Amino acid sequence: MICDEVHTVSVNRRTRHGSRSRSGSSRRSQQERRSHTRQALLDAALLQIEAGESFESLSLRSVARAAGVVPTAFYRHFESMDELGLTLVEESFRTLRAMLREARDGLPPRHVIRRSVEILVEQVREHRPHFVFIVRVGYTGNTVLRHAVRSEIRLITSELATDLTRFPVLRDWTTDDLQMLAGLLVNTMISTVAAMLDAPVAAPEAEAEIAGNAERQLRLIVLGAPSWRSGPRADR
Amino acid sequence: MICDEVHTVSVNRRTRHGSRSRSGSSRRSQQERRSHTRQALLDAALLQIEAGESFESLSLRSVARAAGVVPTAFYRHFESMDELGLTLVEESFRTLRAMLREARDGLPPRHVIRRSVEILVEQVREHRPHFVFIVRVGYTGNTVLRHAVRSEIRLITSELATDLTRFPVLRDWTTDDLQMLAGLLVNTMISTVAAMLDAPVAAPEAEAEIAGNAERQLRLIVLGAPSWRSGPRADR
DNA sequence: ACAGTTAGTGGACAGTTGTACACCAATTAT
DNA sequence: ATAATTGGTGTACAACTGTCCACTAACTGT
Repeated sequence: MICDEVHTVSVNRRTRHGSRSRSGSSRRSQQERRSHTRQALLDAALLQIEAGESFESLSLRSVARAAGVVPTAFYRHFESMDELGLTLVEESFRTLRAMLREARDGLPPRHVIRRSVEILVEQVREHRPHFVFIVRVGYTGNTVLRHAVRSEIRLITSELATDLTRFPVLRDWTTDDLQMLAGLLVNTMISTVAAMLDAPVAAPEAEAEIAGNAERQLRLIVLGAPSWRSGPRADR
Repeated sequence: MICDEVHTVSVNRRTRHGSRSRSGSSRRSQQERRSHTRQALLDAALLQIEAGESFESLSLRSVARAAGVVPTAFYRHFESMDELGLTLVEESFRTLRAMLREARDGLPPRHVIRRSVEILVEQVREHRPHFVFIVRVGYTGNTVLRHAVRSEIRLITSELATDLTRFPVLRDWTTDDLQMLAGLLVNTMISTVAAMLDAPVAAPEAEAEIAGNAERQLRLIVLGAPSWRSGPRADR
């Protein structure tokens, strides 16, 4: 392979070799420039993952290349690929949390489930790369990244658990049972996301079916709530 | 690195350079020899994955090395790593199906849920590498392998769905609803497996907690079944 | 205006990878 | 007994990898 710099996410050339003093993209402060290529690196990695790579098959070189930057420049921003990965975890969960906040605030008294699924579908469509990343990395071989994702998810689950107490039926559940329920709901959501990501992009009917399925699953789960007796004293 | 052939899963040397005609491991038919190294390759790959690699970070060379065989010998058994991967998918699901058969036959009239979870835990402990492989590959970047795993799971889900009709409560559910329920159960099981694999090996209390959690989740799900009305006519 | 810092370049190196090729010993078939 | 097949070996090569090093243009604080 001779041609370098294919699939460039963002070129970052400045005035090179010549005299052209202040034309083109050179009108940036140093900070701007820095954060710009940093983001280009992150985006390049995310893009490659969305395109079917898994995190460990990503190479520092290919990421740098796709970001339009020389390999060694990578180190100006991240100490290693792992560090970039962790940053990506943060970034991805930032958008996920934004989604959850939206879902929580747009509390329609009844159709909670239907609306939640709708929001999920919409967000997955909008931030596909981030979701691909989370799902992929959550089961990856890289222990550091996997645990980072898992613990973020555990956190979200806990938040959901405390949030569930708003519902009258769950008013006097033990925190343990609430955690259990929240875990079940979150797992179902994650499976739904995985299914969506596996379906061909922009296939409305497949997407609708997955969403419908998710909705029914969630409905079935909450349907059991009223008749729930906690485990130990389950015999009566 | 000078030393080759570290972490050898299975050495396969025959009489080399010298005259020692028929001693040691050379008393094998050609077929035996073949299937032997073939399995060594499979085991080597599986071992590396369990040790924290993901499938795409596996190299043909390292697998061959760990199997105690020269790289080019790999091609005598598999055309590519993908083919080896597919074989591994088959192998893994063969043990999984064996487990399901066991679970189905050991039908204790009541404690179905408790017993199912017990079997799952036990099998995961016994065939850890296979489960690691399935979970890992089910979300990997490699499209071929991922889809292979997903479709196997879809198959299992369908089988479970038809099997669920044994239960009186589900007698007259639509097949669609049964699929939905089966999917929910399977997803919960998979999440449980993933959680177990993430917990430190042989940590009895963590394992027990995960198992207990799974049991309660499954119980909650089936608890909703009696009051289920299918979606479209849900208003009454 | 100038010195320092910063974000980038380019070349080099040793290690690893997939694969092509020629070869060979032992098993198997004739 | 001899020929063919098979399952393995070893060498070789080009491509790619992470990282080290010296270098430099331009932005920045003084």
